[in-house]
Amino acid sequence: MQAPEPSPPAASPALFDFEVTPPSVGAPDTIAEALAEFARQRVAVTASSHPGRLSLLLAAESAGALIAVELATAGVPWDAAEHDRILSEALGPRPAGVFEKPIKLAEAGERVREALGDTTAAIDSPPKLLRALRAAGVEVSSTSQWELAEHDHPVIAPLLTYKKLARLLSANGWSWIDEWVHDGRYRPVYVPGGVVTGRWASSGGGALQLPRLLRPALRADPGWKLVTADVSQLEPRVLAAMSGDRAMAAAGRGKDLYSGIVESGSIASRADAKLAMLGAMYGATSGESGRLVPTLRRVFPAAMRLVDQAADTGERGGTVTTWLGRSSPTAEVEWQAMQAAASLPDATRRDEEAARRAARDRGRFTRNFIVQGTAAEWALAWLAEIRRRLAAFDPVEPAHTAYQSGPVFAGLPHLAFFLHDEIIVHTPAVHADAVAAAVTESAYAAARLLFGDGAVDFLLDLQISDRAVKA
DNA sequence: AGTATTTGCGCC
DNA sequence: AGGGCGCAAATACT
Repeated sequence: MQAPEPSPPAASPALFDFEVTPPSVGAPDTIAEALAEFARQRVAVTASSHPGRLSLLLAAESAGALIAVELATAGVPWDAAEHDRILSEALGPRPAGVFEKPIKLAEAGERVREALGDTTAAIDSPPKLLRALRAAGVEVSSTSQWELAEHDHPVIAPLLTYKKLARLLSANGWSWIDEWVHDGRYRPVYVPGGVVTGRWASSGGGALQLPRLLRPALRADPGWKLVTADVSQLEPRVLAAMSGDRAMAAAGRGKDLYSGIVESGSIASRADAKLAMLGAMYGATSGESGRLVPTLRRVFPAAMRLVDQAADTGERGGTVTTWLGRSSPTAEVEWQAMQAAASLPDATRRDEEAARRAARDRGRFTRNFIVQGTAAEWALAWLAEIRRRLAAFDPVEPAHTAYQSGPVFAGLPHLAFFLHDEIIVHTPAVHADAVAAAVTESAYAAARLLFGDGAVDFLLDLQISDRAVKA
């Protein structure tokens, strides 16, 4: 792989232009199909305005696909007994019958009905619950927790408790353990590149939505350790690197980027800095977040220009590309028709407003696309480099490690978990320090591979432990 | 009866 | 009126 060539910003509309045949659907099933796909990719790379970067994207995606298979092979070391303890503490012991509610959930339900003064109120059905709430004088328009939290009524506290417990039970309760955890391993189904931006998706097991509450169930085998690392403020750092924003790079140099923004004197608190940064990348226009964005526009003009241009391109129906050349989808014909209709002389105010709203929605999408997508590319490069470095470790005798699942990674450190900007390596304890160093060095390597100059620091929050911690 | 959509909430 | 998802349950539709 070669280093990326210097180039205009990634949001430039002419970038990565090339003509190719329509993409095939799904993975190739035969050698002939695989070869045809490979040939198609070669054509795309050759015709691309940035062949080096697009080659890098293909290599990164290939590594990601391989790692997803290896993650499925290894599984996540999972302590089902600890999971059961967490559930029992929150919900009460596992009920004997499938349709029986755990005691603490049932009790919360009773408190809700008491507060409503309605002994038969249905809580699990949003429309029925909404009617019961309004009958009791709680003027809400939905039953969502954030709207409920704004009201002051005896039913609110027990209802929020009920919702939290019901969610835990249905999403990650005992039936989840039965379905997804076997022989000490949790095996979710990853879909590399399954998200339009290039992020991984999942289709079973919910690996990308594991509640923090259950993190302690992720536990190393006896004689093994977990090396947990997440990138501090990955997306803002990616934005700083893409845009070449020196002030933003300086704010994150060797330290927490949000604290760095505070130290630069433009924003009062870390919480505000985070809110402003997220608002800038998501396209917030109102609320506390929206109010802070103009300050960022003044302090980090290059970074903000990049996301603002991406939004503008999207609003006008164009496509944007990530750093390595993944393009956003073209505007749907319905969207284009709506915009065209709104500019006709007989367009109504409603037409114009609907079109304007759709345009702004699309602008927020393309604004976020370049950052989220490039962050996914950085994470792939990080993963691939970690995998490459782990392959150099010597196996530890299985007799000394009590490794619990299968021969493939017996005695060897291996990736066990991946979540957008976070990885967990499961390793024989004797290798833990060296693995931690490899993970750290891999982050530097990923930054150099994508952005070359090392102008922006990518810092890790890294821990060696027996079990993952809640947050 | 089976499928599609909506609601709500978990994660980044 | 801040981006991207998956999943369970209830409801709506065919």
